[in-house]
Amino acid sequence: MQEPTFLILTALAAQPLHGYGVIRAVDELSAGEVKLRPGTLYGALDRLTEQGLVTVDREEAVEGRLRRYYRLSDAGAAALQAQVERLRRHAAAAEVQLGRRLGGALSFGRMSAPTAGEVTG
Amino acid sequence: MQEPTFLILTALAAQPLHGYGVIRAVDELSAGEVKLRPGTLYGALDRLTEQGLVTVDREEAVEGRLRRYYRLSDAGAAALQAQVERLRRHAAAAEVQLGRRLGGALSFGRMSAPTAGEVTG
DNA sequence: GGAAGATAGTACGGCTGACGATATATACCG
DNA sequence: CGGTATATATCGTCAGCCGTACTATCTTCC
Repeated sequence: MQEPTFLILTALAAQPLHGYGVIRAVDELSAGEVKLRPGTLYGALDRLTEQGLVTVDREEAVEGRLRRYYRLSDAGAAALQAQVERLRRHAAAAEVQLGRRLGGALSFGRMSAPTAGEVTG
Repeated sequence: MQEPTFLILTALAAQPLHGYGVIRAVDELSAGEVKLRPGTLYGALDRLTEQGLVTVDREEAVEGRLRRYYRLSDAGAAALQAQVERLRRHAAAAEVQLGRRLGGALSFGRMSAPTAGEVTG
């Protein structure tokens, strides 16, 4: 699962939203880092609906215009929760590896100033 | 940055590895969840080398066969660290949203002024 | 000695998913 | 009347990943 898809599911987790609402929610959730383009959003919503992770909650006619609300399904919530744990594991693993970087360079001298005096073997 | 790319950088963080070594390291780091295929690996290594996140450490001729070792550059380590933080933020945001699911599902349809992140401030 | 399998790297074709651009429609402001 | 914001939808393109096939060497087993 890629970042935009993950953030769309995240946005829908709290409450059903229509397309443009998802764009704004993702913008806020990512602190402005991720701005969804329509092509990304509706492509993802279609895909996620097909996969059963998202369902159409209701359709409102607002000022003569259709407004379609999407909702996270139970399967979608489970998938999102699983992905959260996956992300956590990967982040933890990467940090451990980065911490070993000093130790690996010690054989022929340090590459940068050691911040803490420990090197675990 | 996608999962395979992230895990390749993670594998190289601790020490330089040759291609096949990366495949095994990623397998271990992901607890067997991610098995890199050659197409994914060498494509990513070429790309990451072009981007300066990875450099060729050395080339050994082992038993008449070339073995090329790749190393994570300082820029690569910085990129990986940034990605770790990004992952953590996203995981935390998703969990908060999932926690709002119960409350949000209880029959309210206010969708006027407040945007998604604003419900509890 | 020969087959099978692990190790190690390269090449190529196909597919999914993300993205940018664009079209459409309405409301509001000047 | 035109510009901007809201809102949905479609199209074409591209990056990245995957499967597979191919080459080559070494080890293990028969």
